[in-house]
Amino acid sequence: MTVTIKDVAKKAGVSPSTVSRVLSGHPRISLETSRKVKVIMEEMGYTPNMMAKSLVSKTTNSICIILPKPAEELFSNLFFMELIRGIVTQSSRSGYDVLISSGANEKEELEAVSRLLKGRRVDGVILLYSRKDDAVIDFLESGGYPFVLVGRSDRYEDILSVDNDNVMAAFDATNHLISMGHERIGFVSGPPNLIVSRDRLEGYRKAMLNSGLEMRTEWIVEGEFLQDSGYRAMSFFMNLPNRPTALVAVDDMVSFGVLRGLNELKYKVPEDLAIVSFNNIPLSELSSPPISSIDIGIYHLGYTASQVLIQSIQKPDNDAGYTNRFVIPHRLIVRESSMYAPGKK
Amino acid sequence: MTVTIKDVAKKAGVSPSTVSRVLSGHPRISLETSRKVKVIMEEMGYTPNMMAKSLVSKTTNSICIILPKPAEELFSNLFFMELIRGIVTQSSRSGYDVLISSGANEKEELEAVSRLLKGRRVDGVILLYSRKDDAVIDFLESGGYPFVLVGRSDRYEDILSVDNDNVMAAFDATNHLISMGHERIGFVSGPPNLIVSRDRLEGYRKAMLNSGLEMRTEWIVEGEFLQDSGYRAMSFFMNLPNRPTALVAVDDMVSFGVLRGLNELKYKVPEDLAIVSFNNIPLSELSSPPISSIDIGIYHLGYTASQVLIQSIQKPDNDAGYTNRFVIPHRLIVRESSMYAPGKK
DNA sequence: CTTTGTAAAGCAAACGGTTCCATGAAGGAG
DNA sequence: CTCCTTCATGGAACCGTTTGCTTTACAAAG
Repeated sequence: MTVTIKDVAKKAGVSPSTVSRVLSGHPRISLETSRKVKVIMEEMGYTPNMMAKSLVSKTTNSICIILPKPAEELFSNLFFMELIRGIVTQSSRSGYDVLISSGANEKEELEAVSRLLKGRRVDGVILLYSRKDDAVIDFLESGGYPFVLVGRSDRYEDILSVDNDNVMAAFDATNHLISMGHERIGFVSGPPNLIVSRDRLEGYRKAMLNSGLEMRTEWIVEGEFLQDSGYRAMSFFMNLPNRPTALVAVDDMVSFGVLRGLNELKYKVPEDLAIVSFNNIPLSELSSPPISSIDIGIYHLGYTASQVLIQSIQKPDNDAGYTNRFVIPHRLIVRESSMYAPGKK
Repeated sequence: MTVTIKDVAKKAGVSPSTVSRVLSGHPRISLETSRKVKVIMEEMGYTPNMMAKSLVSKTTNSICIILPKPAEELFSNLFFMELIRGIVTQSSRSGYDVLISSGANEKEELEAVSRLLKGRRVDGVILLYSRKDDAVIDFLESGGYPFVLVGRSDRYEDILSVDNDNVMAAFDATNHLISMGHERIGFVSGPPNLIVSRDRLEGYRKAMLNSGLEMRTEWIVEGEFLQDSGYRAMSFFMNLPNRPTALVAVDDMVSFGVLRGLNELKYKVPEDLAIVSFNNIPLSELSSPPISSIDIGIYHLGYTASQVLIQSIQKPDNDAGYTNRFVIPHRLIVRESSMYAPGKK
């Protein structure tokens, strides 16, 4: 019932090899034959069997996205979907299909990756997280499988990765506040085991240092990428004797928490506290007031990751590529939450 | 380099067929041989080649999600990601891999679907939209390919689909407001070509009728699933001589727009206008005030879609299944935005 | 007129499995 | 002791492509 290359060959009165060569644009096929075969393929509605093709070519023209386990947070969802959109768009432009996989735990994840790669179902994978230490990465490296990490890992220096310059981003965010005239600036960080938290904190430090501003330890609090963290940080800061006049938050969700808290206490933003945060999720411009945020180009991150991966699949020799770390530019979007110059005390 | 079934066979001193049988748990293999072979497979790190397997079995153990073209809206992202999570989770439990595909336009989409299905790369697809009329659905039906629609189509009666009872959901939402004592209730709908808009509007109508309440045409406005629509609807409603005291909005994003507008005009929610909307996105509980919303079980929708599809792949004969339309239950989450009983006039 | 070169196409062997059919050994029945 | 089953396994064909090696036909060269 399914029409194969042989059926086409028979009807065209040529051999299967010839049909195959027509398909792949082999040079030594006469124009006449080529045309004839193409017409017949069209007529018969021939579609190549990808499995057979893959079997002999040892190539699948598909890649796999590995999602971290529990992507249940709001931000995670927004972030991942945006990333996936970038990956899918670019992949399909390059003629690759995208699989998406996720495991309940690290062991399952490893099993899945191993099955997919060793079982030749995909040609490479995109990892969407940056744990410090990772069995999956170890497996991929030792097996010589093509993969790229979205995010960065300081343990593995030489692997392909796509990321933002988070230090610089935080530097820019902080400097923006400084340039508005703020001198007492707080920082709400994320989980300390996440590299992104660390990097952004460092950028903040650099900017403060760079401007010769005082840095108090109580102006830096740790939290998560969640509203609650912002809410708590806010109450902590506002009760400080010499409280900050501005805040850099590691994620927009944190800002929302801060905003909510300030609102309840009848404080005004940005007059009582100016805010800048990261990731520029679509909601950032919809809150009241809209939040200044660093846009990190999530879609672009995914797009590039796919590009880099597919390139590395297609010519693995090019290890000598200029660099292994691709940096996606960020940009500061200034909105109302930071548009206020405090009177110098 | 890759270890195949033949390598295992040789090392175990048996034939490839025997190894294959061990793998598939064939009954007529002695326990002794089975154990021996399994040990050797483990030793050699054997992983079956999925392509070879698929080639002969004509089955891929993977399905494909077809995303509609422009999933760029905030809500869409949250919605789709949640759906995808449900699908991926259930699929992986059933041992299926998930591909994700999307086309720039309907033609591309059809090409992709055709290539994937006819090319035997996937066993079935999940469609994430419900256009009224669709070349893709036509293709799938005429080709006899397994597929399920998330959403519903009134043109195709007999196809597998997973959806909410949106009429009932809107009925419930409206009744909730009515039971709080509201009598003048407005409705902000979505694009009229979307079935979900129509269904929800109908549910609203039913509830109003059912309670013998007046329905004015100017209390029903059309918009999109976006903040702006809510904003506009709000200004329209609030300028009406005999304005509604409550509102049912077709989507939470619309509510956010309404909220923003009311906030700017110093109206109070729910005192000046009570609101209920649909989808219960994570933000609904985070706005001020938190929005009452109908939770439609998005994750569950995806989970079920995958289940239904895989079932239909595995026993296509069971067309006589009890029903083709699976309804995911919804539930009303009452929050502050509707917790106010207006004084009857 | 034979030799050599070249373009176009065919043959057959993979790729890594699965599965139908055949085979041999062992055990039970007659 | 022979015949028939039953059980465990081996052999070989096949799934739909690709591709290296031949073959064929013809033209140009010697």
